[in-house]
Amino acid sequence: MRWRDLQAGELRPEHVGERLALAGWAARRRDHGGLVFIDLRDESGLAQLVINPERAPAAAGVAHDVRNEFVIRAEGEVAARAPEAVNPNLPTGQVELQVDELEIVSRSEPLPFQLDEENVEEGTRLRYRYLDLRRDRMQRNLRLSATVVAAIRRYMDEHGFVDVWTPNLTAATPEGARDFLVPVRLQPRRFFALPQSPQLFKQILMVAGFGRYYQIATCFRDEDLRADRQFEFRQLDLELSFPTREDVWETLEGAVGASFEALEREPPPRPFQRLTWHEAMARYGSDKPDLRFGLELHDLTAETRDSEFKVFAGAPSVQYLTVPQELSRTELASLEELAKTWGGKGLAYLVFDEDGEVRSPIAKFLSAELIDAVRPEAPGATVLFGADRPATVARVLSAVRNHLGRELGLIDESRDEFLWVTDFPLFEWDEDGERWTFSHHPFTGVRPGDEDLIESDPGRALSQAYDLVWNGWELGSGSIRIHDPVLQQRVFAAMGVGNEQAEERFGFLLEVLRMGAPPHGGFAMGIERFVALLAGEGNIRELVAFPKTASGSEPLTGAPTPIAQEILVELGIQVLPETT
RNA sequence: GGGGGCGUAGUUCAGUUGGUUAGAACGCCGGCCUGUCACGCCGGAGGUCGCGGGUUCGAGUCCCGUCGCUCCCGCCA
Repeated sequence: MRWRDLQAGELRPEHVGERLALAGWAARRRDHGGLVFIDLRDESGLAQLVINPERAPAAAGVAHDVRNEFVIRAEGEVAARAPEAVNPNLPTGQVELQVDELEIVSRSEPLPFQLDEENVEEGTRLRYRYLDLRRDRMQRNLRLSATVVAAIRRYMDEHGFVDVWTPNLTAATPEGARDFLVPVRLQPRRFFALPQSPQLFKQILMVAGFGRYYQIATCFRDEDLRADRQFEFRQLDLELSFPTREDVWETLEGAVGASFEALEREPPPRPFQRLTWHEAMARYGSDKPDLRFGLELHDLTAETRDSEFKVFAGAPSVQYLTVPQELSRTELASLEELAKTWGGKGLAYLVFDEDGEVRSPIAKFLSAELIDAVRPEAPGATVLFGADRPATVARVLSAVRNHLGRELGLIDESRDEFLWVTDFPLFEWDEDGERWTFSHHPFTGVRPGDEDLIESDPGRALSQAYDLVWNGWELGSGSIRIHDPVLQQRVFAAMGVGNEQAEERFGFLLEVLRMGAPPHGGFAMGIERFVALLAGEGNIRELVAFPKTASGSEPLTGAPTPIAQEILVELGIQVLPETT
């Protein structure tokens, strides 16, 4: 016996007169006492079964027992519906199956939530994820995800990239994110780490002569979860030998374009826009600006240096942005709260009303020249100021900008803005450790000409790192790497890692670089973030079949769980008691 | 580690300044119904108001604590 001859969603007028079997879930039963209608759902869609007691008395008996989400199998004859019975909302709505035999294959308890209820709490959805996954939204999302990954693979394969598997059990790295650790019985008291990325392996593959590598690599980071962050996630990880930055960018733009085409969407125009990190920070206060709206920042540091307003005069950086409407006192207060959560001390403002009059608690401290300098072209506007250290001003005003972009409806949702942010600083100052640390990772190439700054002025040295940003979401980052072991050691040294320490931690990498390392560079793009944006979802959990909750557990299986004592003993592990 | 939001029936929600027996819709159970497609009609069951403590004559409502979910900051080379 065949379970089914056709998928339910494929039923069409051309099948009229055929005898065939369908199998799937009973999405809904409409029992008229005599006639019973059942919407049968499978992965392809819905088809209507009609069970007529005069035609099939036994089947009618079964039909009365069918409940929602029972798995059923029906055999019968495909019939055209009468014109008045056609359902135009259903692809299969012109036909139906006149059932002769009906079988309950598998029963279902009443579901803990209704599959057609839109706003089910996420905790409930995750606890019963297998039911949640039956719903249109998740079916769509996971299928979209598969389509995109297939398109990316096809694109990479066609462009000569070799898919190489790299280990998931690897060495712990003290830098960067916290590692997930894995004990191993054959090496008691020692731990593998799950990779945060295949970074070192792909660089080694370049030295090994695989000039074009890629992998859809799973990466693991033991850091707090967010709407766009899970413990484990996938990256399109790629690396090229002898590349220019443009070669890397072209590859990514091609893979992104292929993804759009696979979804039958207009691909974004190429090449993508480019902004240097300095430009992005100056104009948007962010290294991942959403370019779908303006509200650009302007620098006022020079003009306020001698201001009587101490907050401005004493600040290393003063910037402002102009909102094209008068904001209310309430709105300004909530913006000030927002500024504080991002580390600002406050948010100074000038409201220019329709008559060009200025309303502001700080206006009396500002010179007429200064007010005129920021006076908007059109009246009825608000000027918001940040005055602090440059990084703080940028962070605060960027958050304010993004907030206002959303709240005031300035974002043109029909646009897609892809952007390369380039020329990141090589180092950033680590306040806690009071030392220079890498801003991307320690293998990032130095911008040609900036090598001597590594020692003389590390903060000014630029790198060959670049990020890909889509509508304000960071999709991923990459760089041209260091292939010269001497330069690599100089970079380590600038971060306070001496030669001996470098040998200890990254000795194998330095050794690899000493044995004929080609220039190389690459990229890693977050798959879940990319497909979430493609699916119009604001949370990557909607694109992950079995995600972890924000507190780091998995409600369906209950993981993570405690481990039995004898297993721990075998691994040489002792678990500390809970501290209270 | 810190800040915000949420937690009432299986689900989604309502519940007034603290007041009598905590409601609705959907779902579920029973009955009726031969052209429905969110079928319809009639009836019914279903609640530790997350948990603990406090204030009060009286707490779903106010206060404190705690747990869970969530958003954000920190963190995420």
